[in-house]
Amino acid sequence: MNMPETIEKEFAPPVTGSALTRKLNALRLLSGDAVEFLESLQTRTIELDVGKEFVTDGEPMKTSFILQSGWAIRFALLSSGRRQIISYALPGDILGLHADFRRTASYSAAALTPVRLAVVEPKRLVDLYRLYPAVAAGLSWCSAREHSILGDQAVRLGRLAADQRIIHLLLELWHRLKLIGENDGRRLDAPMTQNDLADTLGLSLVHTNRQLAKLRRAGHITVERGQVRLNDFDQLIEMSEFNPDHLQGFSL
Amino acid sequence: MNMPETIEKEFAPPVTGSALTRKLNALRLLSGDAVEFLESLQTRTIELDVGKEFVTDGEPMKTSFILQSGWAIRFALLSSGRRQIISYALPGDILGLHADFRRTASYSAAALTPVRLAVVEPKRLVDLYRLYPAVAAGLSWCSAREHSILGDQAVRLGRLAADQRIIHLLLELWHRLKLIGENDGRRLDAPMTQNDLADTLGLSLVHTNRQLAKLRRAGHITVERGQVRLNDFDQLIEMSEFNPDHLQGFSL
DNA sequence: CGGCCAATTGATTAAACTCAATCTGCGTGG
DNA sequence: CCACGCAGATTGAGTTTAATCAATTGGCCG
Repeated sequence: MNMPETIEKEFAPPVTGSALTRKLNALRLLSGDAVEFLESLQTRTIELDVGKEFVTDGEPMKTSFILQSGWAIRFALLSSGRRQIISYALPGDILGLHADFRRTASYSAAALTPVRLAVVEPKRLVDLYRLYPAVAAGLSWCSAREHSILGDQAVRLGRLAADQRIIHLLLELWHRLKLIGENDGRRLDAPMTQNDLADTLGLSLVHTNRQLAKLRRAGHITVERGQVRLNDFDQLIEMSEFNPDHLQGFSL
Repeated sequence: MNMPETIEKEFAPPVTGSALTRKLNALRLLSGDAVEFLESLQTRTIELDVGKEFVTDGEPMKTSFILQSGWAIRFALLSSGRRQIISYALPGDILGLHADFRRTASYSAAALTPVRLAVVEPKRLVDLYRLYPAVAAGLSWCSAREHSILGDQAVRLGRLAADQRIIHLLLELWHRLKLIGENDGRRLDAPMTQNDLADTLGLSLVHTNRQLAKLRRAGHITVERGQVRLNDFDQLIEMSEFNPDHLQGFSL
């Protein structure tokens, strides 16, 4: 039932540079030059308070963003007033990688916690593709990974029960945070409210609350001050049908 | 209640070349050279019968595929035996655009109808990015579009009622088929079974059947020999909260 | 004529939603 | 220091949507 506490040491990534650099470094393919260019891309930054919307569905998207710290959400608002959170953006994630090829945004994005964003000219990302093939490979990998995260979100919403959805999402976040060195053993930050969680998992607030309570009572998770502790990894992975491979797997 | 029958003529794309060429041509950014290279990529083709799986979750993905004709599905199988169809691939769609950067596939793919697939070395796609910036832009646009399709799928599954999900999906498919010149006025091919539809929309087969019957009785859609006719576009768009902009919007 | 796959229908159960309070922790102004 | 207000969490009760179980029907092909 207990996992060794050393699990987080196996792949511990380096702790220098921006979150994006840390993430790509974890793939072990960045040259010194590339790191330098990657950092130089991120000189213009802005800070946003909780709740601030920085991408709006239907509006032109003039720049791309690299999330340096804090969490953001990508979401859609329906005319009925309902909201669907499509995915979470964590430090090191890029929003609008292909911004310059779209006329308007197809989703909205907002700060879930206070965030620091690097504001990037989409043109410079194209340069990056041309100048640093290794980094281009890294960005392609990010793209493929995001694709796979969205696929998993569809599975959660379409074919998992409420309690499975919660666990499955927590496991995804744990693995993603681990890659950037922001998890803490079997504990992870969970800055979203239960309302956010409900809007992510396609559930009502009340039902989310009850299923969370059930998971806590069953000892599967422990919730404490904005953090969640995953108490029995293997069992949680099995019961939620989570597949860690979807978030890993980089080759050359 | 009736729409003008001329709706499909407004953006009618050219009808020459492979489906992918037709799709990118609709964006009006391909040079003659680029078209030639794009076609030369697609010389090695294979044909698959209905049901044949050509990508398997967890297996290495050695090549990319360009769908030339027929429909395919990307899906996940759960250990409980349930299936979630993540998205449909239509002619001109690329599967595994970033295949060479992932260790293994994060989904399975299979032929929904008989299909013809071009088998492409991922390396050649990278060449394409380097040699033909205009095509690279086209592929980036495809990538962004697919991202937006997956976002819409999350909205469908998470926050729409069963009847809305059905309509929303049909509208998506109609718009996507239109871009490659494979729709027919307000009618579209719908080669999937009700079981496939259920697995796409996160519903049970029985419930899908009943909601379809309801939509037919209400006169919203007409189903005839593998085709669906959308009887009142504007009303369908409104009732399903569908946003056509998510599938359009290309800017240089 | 079977056999099979897909579609349909009936009956019952279960998961999840809605409505409506209430509770709790926390920060702020008096 | 305390009352107040507020956001987030929790609980109760009743309702609805959708799932499950179980046949049955319709069309097509060998």
